[in-house]
Amino acid sequence: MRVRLEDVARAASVSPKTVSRVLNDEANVSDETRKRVRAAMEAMDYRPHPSARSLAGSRSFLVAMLYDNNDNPASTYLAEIQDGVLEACDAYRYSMMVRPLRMRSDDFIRRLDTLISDHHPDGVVLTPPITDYAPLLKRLRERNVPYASVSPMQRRNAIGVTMDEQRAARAIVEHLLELGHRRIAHVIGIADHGASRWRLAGYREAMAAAGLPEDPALVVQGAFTFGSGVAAARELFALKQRPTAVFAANDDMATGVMWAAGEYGLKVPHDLSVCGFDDTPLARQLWPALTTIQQPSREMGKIAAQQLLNLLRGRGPGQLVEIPFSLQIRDSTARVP
Amino acid sequence: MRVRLEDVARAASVSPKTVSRVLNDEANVSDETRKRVRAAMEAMDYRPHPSARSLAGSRSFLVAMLYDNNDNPASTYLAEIQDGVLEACDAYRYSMMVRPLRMRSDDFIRRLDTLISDHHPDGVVLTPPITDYAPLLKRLRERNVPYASVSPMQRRNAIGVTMDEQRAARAIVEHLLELGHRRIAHVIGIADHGASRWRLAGYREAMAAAGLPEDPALVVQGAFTFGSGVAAARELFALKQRPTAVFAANDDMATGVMWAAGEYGLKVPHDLSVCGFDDTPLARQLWPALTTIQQPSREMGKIAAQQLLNLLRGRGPGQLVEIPFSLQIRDSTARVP
DNA sequence: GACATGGATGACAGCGCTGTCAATTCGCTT
DNA sequence: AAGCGAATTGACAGCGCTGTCATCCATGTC
Repeated sequence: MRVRLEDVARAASVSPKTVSRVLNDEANVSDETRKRVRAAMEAMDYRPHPSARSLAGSRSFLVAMLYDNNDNPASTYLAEIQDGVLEACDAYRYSMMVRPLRMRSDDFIRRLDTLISDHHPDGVVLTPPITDYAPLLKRLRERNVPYASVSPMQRRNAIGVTMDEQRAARAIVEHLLELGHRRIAHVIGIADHGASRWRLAGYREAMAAAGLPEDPALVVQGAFTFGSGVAAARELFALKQRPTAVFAANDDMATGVMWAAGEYGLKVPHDLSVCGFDDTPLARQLWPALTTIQQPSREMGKIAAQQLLNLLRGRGPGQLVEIPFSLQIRDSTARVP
Repeated sequence: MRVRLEDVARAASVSPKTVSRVLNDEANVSDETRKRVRAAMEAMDYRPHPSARSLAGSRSFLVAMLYDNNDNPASTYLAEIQDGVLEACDAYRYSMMVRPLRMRSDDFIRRLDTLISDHHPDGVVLTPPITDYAPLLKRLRERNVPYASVSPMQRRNAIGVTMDEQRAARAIVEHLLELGHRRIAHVIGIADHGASRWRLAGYREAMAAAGLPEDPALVVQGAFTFGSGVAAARELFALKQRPTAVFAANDDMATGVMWAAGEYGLKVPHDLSVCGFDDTPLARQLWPALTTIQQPSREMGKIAAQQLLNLLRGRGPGQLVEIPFSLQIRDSTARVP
C-alpha cells in the first residue's frame, strides 16, 4: 500500500498540514520539526501523489515542452533539448509532457488551449522556431502560463537560455579569414529561424570587419537539411569564381556541402574548407572531422527548464542565461590553397 | 471557471454518477440518457479533470513511453515513434510521458519503480532495444503494468507492432542479386538489437537461396551510425576482392558507406551499389538517392500505442500487428559493372 | 396477482493532498 | 510579571471525480 502524507505525519508526530509545509518548502516550520519530518519521509520513502497535489492545490507540477513538428529543423536537436528539460524537471520532481504543434496551422491555438485546459501545466518550455510565434506568446500570457525559451529571438523580458550565435558565427568565419580565405560562402538556414539570422549576421560582420564587400553570389539559401546543403553547394561550385571556404549554418548542411564537394572532385580541406554549426555527433564522425561551433543542446534544454522551475518554485524571477560557445577546430578547414 | 462533472449533471438532469458512467462508456445507462448527457457535455465543452479522475479512480489515463538513451540508435527514429504514440494517446485523451532509461545501468529498475510509484501509468510503450530487456519486462509484470512494444524480438504473447524485417532484408538483397551482384557485403547494426539480427538473417537467407556461400570477410560489424558505416566500408574496400554491392543495416550506415566510396573514388551506383534500411528523410536527400526499405516509424508508434490503449480501455486483448514493408528502389543500386 | 429478476439511476463516502483560518506557543518589551 | 506580535502548529473542509451499495422500476414467470 502507498505511503501517504498522513502516515508520515503520524510517524513524525505532527499534523498532516505540517508535513505538507515541509514537502513544499514553506516557511514557518521550525528547523527541528522540519528535520524530523524530512527524516520520516526519507525513512518511509514517501512519494506525494501528484494527482492529489494538483487536485487540492493550485499547482500541477507539470511542465509542457512545446515544439513545432511542421518544419522541424533537426529532430536530434529537439531530442537533446527534450532530454535536458526532462532532467531538470526530474530533479525537482516535476513531470514533463511534450506537445508537438504545427505553427501557422488553424488549430494551433485551439490545441494549445486544450493542453492548458486539460492538463494545467504550471509552465511551458518553448523551442525554436516557436519561441517567437506571437499568437502563442499572447495566448500564454492571457492564460497566465509562464514560459521559458531556448534561443528566443526577442530577448527582452525573456527567460530561458541563449548563446551568442552571432559572435560564434563571427568567430568561425574569422577562423577561416585567419587561414587566408577571402572568398567565403555562407549557406543560410530556414528563413525565419533566429539561428539563421544570427549566423548570417555573424558571417556578414566578420566579412565586413575584414574589409571584404559582400558578394551576393556567395550567400545562398538552405533549409537546415543535408539535401539543401548539397543543393546550395552545387550552386556555389557552378560559380565562375568558386569559394575557397563554405560556412554552412548547421552541421547537416555542412555535411551536404562536403558531399557535393566529393561529387565535384574537390578535396576537403585541401581544395575547400567547410565548417558548420551545432557540433552534432555527426561532425566528429565525418572524415575529415568537421570544424564547427559547439552548441550544447541538452544543456540548453536543461538550463531553460531550470529557469522556468526557479520561477515556478518562487526562487526569484528566472533569467535569460547566456551560455558560452566554443569553436571546435577539426580537420575540415585548412589554409587557403 | 472550470466546468465540472456536477455542472453537466445538473444541465442534463441526472446524477453526477450517471455522467461519470457516460464519460467512461460504462454499461447500464439508457440510450436516451446517454444521448442527453453527451449533448450536455458537448454544449458545455466539458473536460474531465485528469487529476481528479486518477485520484478517485483506479486509472491514471497516463501512458509512458520508455526508451534507451544510452546507445540510442537514431534519435530521429525515436522522435518519430514518439510522435506516433502521442497521436494515438491524444485521440483517446490519454496523456503521455516520456522516460529515458539507461539499459544495464544500476538504477534502471529503480528509475522504473520511481516512474510507476510516482505517476502510476496505466501502461507503457517499449521501444527498441529495451523491448526485450528481461529485467524490465519482469518488473513490469510484477507491478502489473501492461505494455506494448515496437518491434520486439520475442513475439510470443507480445502486443504492439512489428514488421517482417527479415523478409524485407531478404527482399532488398534479392533486388541486388537480380541486378547481377554476387559479392554482396552486409554491414551489421548494434549487436543485440533485434533489427540487426533480422536484417542479417534476411541477408543470409537471400544469399543462401541464391546458392552463394557466405564469405565472412563480407560481413562486417557496424553500430547504426554514419561513422561506423564509413569505418565498415573502409574495411570492405581494403579487401583484395571488393564487394560490388553493400547492404547496410540502416540508412545512416549506408550513407557512411557512400561517403567512404567517394573517398575511394568509387562512383555509386556505377562502381558500387549501396542500399540501406529505414527510409529516413536523408535517404531521399542523398545523391544518388538511396535504395532502402521503408519503415514507417511514426505509424508504428501509433499502432503500438493503439494496441496498448485497446487493452487499457477494455477493448479486447490487444494484438501484435504486423505492418507491411515496402522496398524503395532509387538510384543507389544498379546492374553489376 | 404476487414475486423474482435485472437494468437504470442515485446517495454517499472518500481518494491524498492543500487552502483557510483558528489556536497555541514563543520571545521580547516595558 | 503582564502583554503583545510573530512564529509555529493544527483542525477542517473541499478539490472533482469514482467505487460501493442501495433504490427504483419495468418486465417476465407461474
